[in-house]
Amino acid sequence: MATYLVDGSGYIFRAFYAVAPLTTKSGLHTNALFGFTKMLLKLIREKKNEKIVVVFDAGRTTFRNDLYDKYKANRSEAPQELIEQFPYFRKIASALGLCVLESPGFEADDVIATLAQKVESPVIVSGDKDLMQLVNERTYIVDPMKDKEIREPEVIEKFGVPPDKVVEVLALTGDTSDNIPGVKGIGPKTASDLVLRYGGALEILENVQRIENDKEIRSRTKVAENLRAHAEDLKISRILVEVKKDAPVIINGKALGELSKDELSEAFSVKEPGGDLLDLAAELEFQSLLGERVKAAGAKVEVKTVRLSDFESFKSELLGSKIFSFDFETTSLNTLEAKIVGASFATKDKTYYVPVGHKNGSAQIELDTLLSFLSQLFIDRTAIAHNAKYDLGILANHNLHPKNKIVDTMIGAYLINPDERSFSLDVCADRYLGTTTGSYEEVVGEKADFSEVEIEDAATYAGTDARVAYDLWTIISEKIKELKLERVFDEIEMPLVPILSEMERTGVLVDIEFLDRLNREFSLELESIEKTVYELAGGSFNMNSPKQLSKVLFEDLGLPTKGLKKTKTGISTDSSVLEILAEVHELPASILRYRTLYKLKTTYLEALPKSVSPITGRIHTTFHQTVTGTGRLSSSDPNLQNIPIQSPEGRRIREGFIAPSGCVLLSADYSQIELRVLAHLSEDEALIEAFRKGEDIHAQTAKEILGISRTPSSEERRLGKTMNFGIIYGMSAFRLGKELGIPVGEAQSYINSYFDRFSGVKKLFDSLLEQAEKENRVSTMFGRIRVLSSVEERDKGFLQRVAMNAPIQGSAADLIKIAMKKVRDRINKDQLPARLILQIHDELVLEAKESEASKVGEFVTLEMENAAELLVPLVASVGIGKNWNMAHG
DNA sequence: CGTCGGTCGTAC
DNA sequence: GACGTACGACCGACGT
Repeated sequence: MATYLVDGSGYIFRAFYAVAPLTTKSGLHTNALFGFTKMLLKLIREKKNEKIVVVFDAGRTTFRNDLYDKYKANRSEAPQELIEQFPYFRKIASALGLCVLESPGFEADDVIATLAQKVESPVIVSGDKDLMQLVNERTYIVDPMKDKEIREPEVIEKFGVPPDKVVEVLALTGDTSDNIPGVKGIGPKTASDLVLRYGGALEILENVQRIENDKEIRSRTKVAENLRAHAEDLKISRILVEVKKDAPVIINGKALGELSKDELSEAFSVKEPGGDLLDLAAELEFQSLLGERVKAAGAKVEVKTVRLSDFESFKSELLGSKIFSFDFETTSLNTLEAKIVGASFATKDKTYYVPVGHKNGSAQIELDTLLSFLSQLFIDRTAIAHNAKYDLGILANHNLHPKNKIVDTMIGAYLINPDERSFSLDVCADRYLGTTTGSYEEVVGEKADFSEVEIEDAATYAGTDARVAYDLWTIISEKIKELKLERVFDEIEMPLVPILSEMERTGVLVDIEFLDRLNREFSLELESIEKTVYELAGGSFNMNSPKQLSKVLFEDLGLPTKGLKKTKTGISTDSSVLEILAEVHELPASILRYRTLYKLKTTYLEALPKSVSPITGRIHTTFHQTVTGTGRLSSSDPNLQNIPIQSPEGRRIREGFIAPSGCVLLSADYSQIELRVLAHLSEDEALIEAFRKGEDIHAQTAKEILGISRTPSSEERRLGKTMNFGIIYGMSAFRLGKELGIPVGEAQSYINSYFDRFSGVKKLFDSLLEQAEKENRVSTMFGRIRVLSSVEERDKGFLQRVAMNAPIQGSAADLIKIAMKKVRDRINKDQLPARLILQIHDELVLEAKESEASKVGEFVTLEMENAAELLVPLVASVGIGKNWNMAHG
């Protein structure tokens, strides 16, 4: 039975700097408390049957200050944001049911050292290197934040000496953060060499003469001189760095020495959390973090492994439940290749695992038996899944296409706060339940895939996942209601899941030979540019390295650097800079051309053929529904949402995306969807009128801000277009000026006149900023939210731009998602020979039978335009062609 | 040899 | 610094 001695004071500071600022509604900072609490919860979860003590420093001054008045004298006062959190750390630790100790006049380290002498198997929980002096055969250190164990070998690696000599090294090197002087000029390397050859600090001082002549010691004369000069410093340092192993510790009113073994064991055991925990949780607004600690007690999931003899009772339990969760274990993350190994299910109070494809296991259920049961089960019930798109793909492999209600906890968690970094099941379990799932790595380990896992191990692992998904739904469904996310969850996101599953499954056809030809063509030109560039530069260098390029441009060629854009590491070499330099030298112009072709070659021409599935001969991207802060989809492996279109060379890549014979590609895109959303949200009269009349919106904007009634020139229209983009993204006058090549003052006056002429837009932005301030969130037309405190801590301006942009971009994302559902429903209802294959934010790409293409095009346009009723018309236009380039416009 | 931040470029 | 949302290629520093 191990006793965990937690260095509470150490974690206070680490948590403060590791966790982003966080406050309660009343303004109390809680970030360090949050990190500290999470750390303790994790420890309790993993070690609740062991002993745990949390140790704190007691006050600012200790016996060390009496010995040496400069001890820690250079420490600056803790920031106010942290000081106000101090009173809560002890409270939290005891409310969680842990023993809390401190000793006046001594540091936490001393108390830990003292306890380590008393308890049976001490484990020190700390990130502090000073405590490494305590490591021995029975004592080691763990760092729960890094999940690292420190025993003798790790100490030797760190200090170059065994644990019992660590104090000597610390004394020699000193510690600037604690203001321990050490010996000037002696660093860790010299210190460990000296200690290994001469022993402790005192022996070293006695042997200065020998050290001076010791050829094995580097800079030996200097070292000896320093040792003589700082002998007193070394002696005092030696005392300061050594932890006290006899600090007075009082536990439950008794001195440590007076407690019996049983009393000690009882004092350090983890207690059930008290009622004060809930009060603290409420005060600190840690409900979701702490409230579950009570429930989580003794949470090992009981999983029933279903065998033939149990199958009927399992069936009736599931069929008798209106709501259940499910999860498939398979042989591959690649949906198309995956084979079912087992399926887990959870109802309100039962958890099952049905093994079907384990390599070494007898008495499994036949796959067909499971499948026919599933076709019975997926009717008229609510099925909970975490990442349902994957499980739907698995079902589709067996021609099962559930029509019942499916709720996805991953998507629920995303809607609650789309800016969270992860929505994986284990992270959600931790976030909402304060529990963990099993680790896939631990279960599968070195095995080739899940089919080689033993059935009993699989049952626990898979069952826990289903259990967690079920329990998550109880919390997440509540939060969805609280935050009024029902509409976006039920009507937008959940209906999209099977659609995306199908789009991924369908994939898109590419003409590999065409892409290869293009690749060879580009490669030839790239080689010739390379030659030219090397000649111009007077030698070869890596053109793909901004660093090397910068040297060539500004050092070797000596091109002017005045007024050029800078990066953190020097002068930028991006295209805006190269374009300026191209005026005075040929080389930058060649680099621009090289960059364009190289990008196309490596990112598309070479990557896309590698993504073709050997099974289907098509490319199956993955669409992510829980990645963006605004509600847009994203696409990866490969990303098919950034296939080039602007440059002529780029458009040739789109020619490689084709339809099979008898089919065509059909591309339908929204016209100005974000500006139309802006018109709708702002109710701006001028904007609404422009769209109702079907005006050229960029030209119209130009006319308004320039105060002209004639048709604007193309230059003037460009101003309008830049302005419109800027409005959506919250552009500054600086950037607008740069973009248009005009002074900042002039740019600002355009912005002023924009808000003057489109005063509704101004009002909208003002009210969004006010909402951001007051409610800490903004929302879209359909109620999707973005929580602004979660937006990565940057300047206030950034936050404001997010507040203005998210509702616009997010509403547009909502609209096209609604359109996708309408299109899919229509295809289904009318049995049309067409399939959705891609979505690129304002564009849908379908593959359709050639003979029906124009009919399909008409209804796709119609469904997109009728996605929702706005104050302005939604307009979509469609193109049809044998490849994506021809289809697009 | 892998990881990760920096830079750059593609899309909407 | 200076325009929102993504993904990904390459470089180069760093740690193993």
